[in-house]
Amino acid sequence: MQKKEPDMPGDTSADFDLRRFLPYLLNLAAEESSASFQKYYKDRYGMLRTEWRVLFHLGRYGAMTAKEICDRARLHKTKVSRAVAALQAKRFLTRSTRADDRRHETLDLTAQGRTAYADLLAEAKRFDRALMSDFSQEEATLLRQALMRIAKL
Amino acid sequence: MQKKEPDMPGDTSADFDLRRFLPYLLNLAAEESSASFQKYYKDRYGMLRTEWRVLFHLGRYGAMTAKEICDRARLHKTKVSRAVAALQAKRFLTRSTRADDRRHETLDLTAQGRTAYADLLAEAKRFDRALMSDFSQEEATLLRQALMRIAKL
DNA sequence: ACTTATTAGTTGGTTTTGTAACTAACAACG
DNA sequence: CGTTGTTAGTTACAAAACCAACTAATAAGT
Repeated sequence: MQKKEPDMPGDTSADFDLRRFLPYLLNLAAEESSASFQKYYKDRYGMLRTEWRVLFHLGRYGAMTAKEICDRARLHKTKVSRAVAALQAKRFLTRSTRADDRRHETLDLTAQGRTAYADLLAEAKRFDRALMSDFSQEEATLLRQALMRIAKL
Repeated sequence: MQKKEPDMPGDTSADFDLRRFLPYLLNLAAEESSASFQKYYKDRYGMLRTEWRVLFHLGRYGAMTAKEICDRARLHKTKVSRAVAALQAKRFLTRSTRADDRRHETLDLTAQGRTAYADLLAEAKRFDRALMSDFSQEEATLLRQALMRIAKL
């Protein structure tokens, strides 16, 4: 019935290496690098990945609405909604309904939130430097550009 | 209180661009590329990501035990256990307890499973070619090597 | 004005994952 | 043998993600 070495009739496996398949490889790399960085925000602040992303968006780019975060961070609104609620519970941000359009809520970090951001920012920088130290300047640039192209950024 | 442009005292945001932060960027790229490929195995075969990975491991590297898949694919045993159950329910694989050590179960694709594999393999190849066509040969090689290094493969 | 659409955001129910405890089979050591 | 340890794999329960339906506010069309 089946051969030990799987040589398919028609289309062959022979020239396909799963570990070189980009979606797979990207996921492994993403998981690996996220796993290590996750420790920081998880252990210190009990944050989830989406919460971290929201915190960083507000910290880096200033006060904005949940919708803007959705668009910029490519996150679904339910995810953002829950992350915002969690960050608010941690007293890391405040919400204020906008007077001109009461559907919008402007989100803004509290002093506490900004402290956490600054702390995690320092870690992020350290982390990025460490990761990038494995690569030459040219490699790093090319890698980032390639990833941005794939991510359609 | 807070400035419009968030320039932190001490450590500054100024030189930090979230979209260049590798764990973040890798995740965006991984999500983007997975999302498109996912359609194939999800729509045609109702498979989940882990199921796809298991199928491909068996298809590409031949019959093996769940543990071996765990190690090779870097998946937790519970995930694999469930994926195997799902693939078995779809009649894509069979399990056979090994005579010499009845703890081990050798997993093997059925003809149906091999057909699905061959189909998805062809898609994967097409998909990879399309993705890689955006890059020169050198870029593609460098990208893969960089990702493999990050993924610790 | 009044009906209909859109938009921002939330909530509820289901699916998927993660974690830890569990079973079954074997191995190692007294 | 019989205890203890280890390994392969499953299961149960909690946490998280996903999707669809929902509210509330505004805009647009008649």
